[in-house]
Amino acid sequence: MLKKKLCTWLECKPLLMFLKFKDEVSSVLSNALESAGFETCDMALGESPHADIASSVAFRLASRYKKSPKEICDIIRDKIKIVPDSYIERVETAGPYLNFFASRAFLNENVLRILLDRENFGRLGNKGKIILEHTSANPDGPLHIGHVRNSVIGDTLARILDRAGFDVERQYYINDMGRQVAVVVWGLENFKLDTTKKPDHAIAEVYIEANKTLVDEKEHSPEVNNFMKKYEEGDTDTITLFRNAMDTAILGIKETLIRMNIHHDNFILESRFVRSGDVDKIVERIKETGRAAIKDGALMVDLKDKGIQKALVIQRSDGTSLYTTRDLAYHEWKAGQCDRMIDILGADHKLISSQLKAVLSIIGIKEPEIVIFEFVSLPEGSMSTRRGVFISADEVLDQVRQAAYEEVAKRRPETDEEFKKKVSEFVGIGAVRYDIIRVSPEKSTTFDWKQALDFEKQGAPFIQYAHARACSIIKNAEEKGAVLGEFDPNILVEEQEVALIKKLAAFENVIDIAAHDLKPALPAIYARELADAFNQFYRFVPVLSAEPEYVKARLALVECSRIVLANALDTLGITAPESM
RNA sequence: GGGCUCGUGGCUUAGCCAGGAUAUAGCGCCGGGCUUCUAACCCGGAUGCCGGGGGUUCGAAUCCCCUCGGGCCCGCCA
Repeated sequence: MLKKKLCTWLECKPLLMFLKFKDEVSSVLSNALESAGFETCDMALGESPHADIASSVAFRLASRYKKSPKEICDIIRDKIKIVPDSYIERVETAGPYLNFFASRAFLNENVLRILLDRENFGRLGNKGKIILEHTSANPDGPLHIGHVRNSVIGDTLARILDRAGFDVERQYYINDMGRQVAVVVWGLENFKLDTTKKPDHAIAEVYIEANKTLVDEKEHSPEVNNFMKKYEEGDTDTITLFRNAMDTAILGIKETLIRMNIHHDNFILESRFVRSGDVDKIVERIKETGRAAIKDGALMVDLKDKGIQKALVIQRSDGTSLYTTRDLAYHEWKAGQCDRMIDILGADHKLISSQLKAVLSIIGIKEPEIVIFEFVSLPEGSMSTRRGVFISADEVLDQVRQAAYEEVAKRRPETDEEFKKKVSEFVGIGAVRYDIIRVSPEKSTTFDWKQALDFEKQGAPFIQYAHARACSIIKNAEEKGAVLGEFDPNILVEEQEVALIKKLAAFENVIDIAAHDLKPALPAIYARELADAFNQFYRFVPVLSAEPEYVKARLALVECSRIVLANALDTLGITAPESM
């Protein structure tokens, strides 16, 4: 059996090879510095187009030891000792730079490791429970494209952290005590819900209509306030009305999320923290610190010593709680059941989230890590559910699917309707997710239909296509009777093969950095580069028409590519198709 | 007015936190490649005072200061 053989082969081999390669370079270099009599400082390791790992450490020592960087570099190189079986093949100097290259052993073991670990390749050994909160859109209408940015960033980060080894719980926090839900409830009492529409869209209609009416007819405002008051007091009939409204909206929201391969493990109502008394308790705790003071009737916390000029109001003058107070209680609750908390929030929450963190630190509660993303606006300005000015996620998904359908129909006219529909759905979802995640969260963006529906760019379909190609080769191989079996990885020496293996090997490092820095765009960029490397291999290195021993080895490399492409796509929440 | 953030070829964008080798990639543009494992592909080319100005440094897209432009926020909304 191939698998058994691989197991024996890889016994005692490190699980994380790229990380080991990096460590090896680091220690080899560190030893060389020491024996050369240089003080070991920052190794200055980095990526480079000239090497697999490069070091510019010579610059840092130059002035201190009164030698040119180049001289220092040569001295270091002469002191470098590479042991047999090392993942380092050799080290070269290029002027003041030290360039390290990966060894054949590194390449071979990666190929074998991928074949052995399969979907678990790139899974890291981190431990600990993380509660990641994302989306948390108010239940007053469908998700719009701004919410989707939150959802996609949150879900991708959750997938990255999961692959990095953490136990990740995804939570959706429902703000059920704010005015918007009360407006929806009031609207449902006064207007008819269109039950033929998707429930979240129907709720939005009622919400928009209610808001319009409440502006025009101010006399209804107390009715909304009354709903809020009775809900906060725990009136059972009112609770039923609120639950009904929220369930309807959330039902539709969940449907959209599921369509995008996004799920939550837990939906948490903010009202539970008021009813449980946790909100009152946390207010008392803050009062005990002596930092809270009544000003204009409201209870405020001074945060100047935390670098925040704006004091935070934690209780209204009428004694009721605010969103922030309830959020404090929510975080206290979360902190008690995990090692880390991560919140994905829009840029409008920058100040409030730093205030939240400051208050939590004052009362000795673990602080959340906050990932802020900038706004998605429309060419005509910012979106607003209340005013009905937004582009819904469903609308975008439908349009993109339609555009994808036209592409499939054009490219694969011989396929049946079911195939075209299936492909256009996963291509559409993938395109939307990829387009969002490839851009760093801190960039503000303007939604553009033309750009959203453009399939010519090198995005998700490009990566999915590379995966489908790999599957196709494997399928054709099976039909020809060529199966995966024993092979000699040493013969994979073509330029494109070596480049592809190195790219495959980098996956675990990408996950490691993305998880550490909370950068969801990294796997997206990596997946595109991997697809690129695979396509070049595909173009220049024949697999099935090669000599028999090459067929075996290259087929194994195709399988490796398929596995890692699938893992990368899975990390992005994008379908890895066998055919498209 | 104050705070945060972004500004990189026509457009979108990586690199910035931890300063170093010709500044990343895509779209678009120009040119080439389907009798060959799916051409949603591959190869080549043109296009950049890294918003502007100063400073630190042997070296700045990256660090510091100033300035201009976009976005977001600024005590009882969420």
